[in-house]
Amino acid sequence: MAPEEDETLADAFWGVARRLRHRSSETLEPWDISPSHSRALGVLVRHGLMRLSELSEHLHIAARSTTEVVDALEQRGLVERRPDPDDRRATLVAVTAEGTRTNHAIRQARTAEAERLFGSLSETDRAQLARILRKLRD
Amino acid sequence: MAPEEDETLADAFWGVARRLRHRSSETLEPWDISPSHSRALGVLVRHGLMRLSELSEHLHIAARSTTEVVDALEQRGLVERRPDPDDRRATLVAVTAEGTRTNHAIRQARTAEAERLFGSLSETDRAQLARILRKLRD
DNA sequence: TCAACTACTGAGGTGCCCTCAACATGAGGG
DNA sequence: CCCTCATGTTGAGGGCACCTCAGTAGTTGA
Repeated sequence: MAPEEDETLADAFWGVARRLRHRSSETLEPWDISPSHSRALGVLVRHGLMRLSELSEHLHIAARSTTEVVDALEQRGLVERRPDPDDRRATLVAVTAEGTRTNHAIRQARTAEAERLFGSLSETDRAQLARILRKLRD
Repeated sequence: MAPEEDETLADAFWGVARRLRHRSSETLEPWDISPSHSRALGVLVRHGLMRLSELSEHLHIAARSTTEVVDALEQRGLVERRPDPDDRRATLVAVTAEGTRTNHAIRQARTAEAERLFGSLSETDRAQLARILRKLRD
C-alpha cells in the first residue's frame, strides 16, 4: 500500500510551516515582534491579567520559556509585571494600553496575512483545515 | 463576522507543529538524528547522488543551511562527500550503505509515528489534510 | 518549626533556519 | 592571456522557539 505517502504528511506539514514562518515574520516586522510573542499577547488580551505559570499552560510551553516571552513583551512596553498581592512568589502579567492597541493592529495584519497564504484555498478547504488542525491539537 | 477564526488558523497550525516536533524527536531518538536531517536523507535516497546546491533546492533551504545538514549526516556516516569530477567547485553528496539502511528503518518508524499522531483522523480527513497541505506548499 | 512544595529565573543547550562575506573555480570577452 | 563576472561551498555570526537543570524566595501542612 503506500506507507511513504503517510510519511510525507509530516514533511508536507513542515513545508507549509516554513512558508508560514516567512510570511509571519514579514507581517510582524513593523512591530518588531515574533509570532510566538504575538500569540502570547493575544492570550493575555483575551483572558486578562494572569500569572506566568498560567500563561505557560495557555501556551503549552515550559515555565522557563514563558519568562523569556514576557521579558520580550515587557521590554517593548506591551505588558508589565506586577507582584501578586495574594502570593508573593507569583508575578502577574498585565497588558498595557499600548499592548492592547498593538494587539488590535497585529490581529488586523494577520488576518490579511492569512488571506494571502490561505487565500489559495476555497472556503470549504479552509474550514476543513481548521477543523482537522483543531482535532489534531485537542 | 468572525475574522478571529481565520486568525487562529495559523495558531492552530503552530499548535500541531509543536506536537509533531515532540513526537518526531521521540521517534527519531534511537538514530540520534533530527527530523530535518532525516528529510534530507530521504531526498538523497530517492533521488541519488547530487550536489549540495541541488539538495538545497529540494529542501527549500539556503545553501549554507544545507552545509550543516550534510555535515551532520556525514558525521554519522550516513552520507559522504565526493568531489564532482565535472566541476571542481562542486561537491557531490552520496548516501552510504549504512545511510540506506538507516533510511529504511526511519521510514518504518515514522509510519508508525504518523499512525499515532494522525491516527485520530479518519481516512478521508487524512487525505483531505494531505491534499490541502500540498496545495499550500506548491 | 521544619520539610515539602510552588513560582519564577539564571545558565546553558538544541534544532532549524538566516545573511554576509570569503574563497576557489569556471566561463566569456577583450 | 588576463580580467571580470558568475557559481558552489563554507566560515562567522545571528535569531527564534523551545528545552532541562539547578537555585532562590516564598508558602503550606504536619
